[in-house]
Amino acid sequence: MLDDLSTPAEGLSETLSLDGIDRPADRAYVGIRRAILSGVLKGGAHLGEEALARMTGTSRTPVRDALRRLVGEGLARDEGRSRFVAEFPYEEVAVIFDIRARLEGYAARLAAASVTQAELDELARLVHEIDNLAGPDGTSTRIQEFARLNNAFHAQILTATRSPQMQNLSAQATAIPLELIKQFVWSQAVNIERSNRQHRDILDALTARNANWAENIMSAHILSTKPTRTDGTWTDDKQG
Amino acid sequence: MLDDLSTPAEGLSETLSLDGIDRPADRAYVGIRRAILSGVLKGGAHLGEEALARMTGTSRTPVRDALRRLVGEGLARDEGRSRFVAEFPYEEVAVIFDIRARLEGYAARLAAASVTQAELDELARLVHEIDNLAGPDGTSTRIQEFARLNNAFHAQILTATRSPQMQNLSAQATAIPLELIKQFVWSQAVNIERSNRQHRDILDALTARNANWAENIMSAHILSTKPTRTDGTWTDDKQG
DNA sequence: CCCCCGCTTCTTGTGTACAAATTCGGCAGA
DNA sequence: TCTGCCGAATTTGTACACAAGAAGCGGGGG
Repeated sequence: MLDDLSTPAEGLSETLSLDGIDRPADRAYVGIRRAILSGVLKGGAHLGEEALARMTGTSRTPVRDALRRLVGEGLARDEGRSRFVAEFPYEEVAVIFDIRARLEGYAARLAAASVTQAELDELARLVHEIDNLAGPDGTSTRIQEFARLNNAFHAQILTATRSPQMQNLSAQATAIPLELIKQFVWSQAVNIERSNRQHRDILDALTARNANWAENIMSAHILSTKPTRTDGTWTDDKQG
Repeated sequence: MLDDLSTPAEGLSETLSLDGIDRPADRAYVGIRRAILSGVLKGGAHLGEEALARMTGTSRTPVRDALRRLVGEGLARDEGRSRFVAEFPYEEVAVIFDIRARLEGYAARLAAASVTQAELDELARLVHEIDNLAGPDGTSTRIQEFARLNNAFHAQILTATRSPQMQNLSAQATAIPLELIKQFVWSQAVNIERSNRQHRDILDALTARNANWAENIMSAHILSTKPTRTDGTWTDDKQG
């Protein structure tokens, strides 16, 4: 149950820092989303409206709105009359990465046709910034900084497609509880240097406006970060 | 504005037949969705909550829920504080078909690995039923019947993937105001017989559990129904 | 001892009242 | 005439009260 989380708002603010957010709608959406993405709300947990309202310091109305959006994003699921945190067994994560490879590959193809010079400059800047990432390998701050810049790089390419549908679908395919992914991908499989070498290739393909190259290198880039099944941790989550 | 639509509920029921639907939540969601898909609410139209509540014979609460879902599905868009019917210029429709080709192609690949005999039987039944479609070519009832069976065929394959994420994303990529598509695709470009020949090929590929074949034939199938830009009607809709 | 029925309780659905914000129009002054 | 400000009206956001439905529990009967 959620009773552990039905503590007063102060208790949550420490963990998820909802302090600066004024509007109840944002508090609810950001709060619940962060709770799911960070693993505070585990896969399969029941999303009771009353409890979430207490948790985010709002009333049920903004919570309801937030829950609809989260269901639409795939982070929550309808089941009967109430909602539960979506679960991501390994098979689903594998599927998501395969889909992302195709989807973002196609996005790169579109971007090759319509990317502007300013956007290319911004991509170059991001690549450069990742190059200069400070701190020793494996540090959590270094990994988080990489995650931020990596997201910005991919988001910039999505923007360059000029297609709301593409942006919509990709955003959805990318929204996964990142705590899960991080452990498996960003700490063992993914090599930041290799990843950024690929970013540079993608940038070159876009600069050359070579659509086929862009699609294929992006697809390969995503697949190179696809996690591999390792131990039982995934199946634990699978069963909830 | 929407004032033309803010007529009493009876006026709408005739057009969209919301009669059998009891629960306000369903009335609101189905009603608004149908209004968009059928073209009653045109691209770019303002989705005022009060007006929609009158239109569907409910209150603002279920309307709000419905609007959130529709935004998630890509049929409506947030813009500032209110919502508007999404617009689908030709470029977006083209992108959507290219995405569907990749997405459903991959779905067919997954299905080849996990489809059951019962599902194969059901697919065969649907193919057979399309073969026996009564009525002369070009009739709107014949086209609507084909649309229903065609949807069922594709939905069955989605089900066979056993992947909620795949089903979620595909559902979203498929939700387009079909009035637009129908005129262009199902009355001029798409040949029902050819389409069903392709369905039979897909079924054969799945039966053989040949994943590569399944992916490629499905992808080709979708692309064969991709509309081509013909006249100015698209751009009219594009500009709203 | 087990099963079934009804009740209680908890959760979500629905409607509505009120608050806040944005936009549009009008008016006055430069 | 144009501009800027102020106010009114419209629209969405928020909260709450009430209703309905479902699930779990206890008691009674077989």
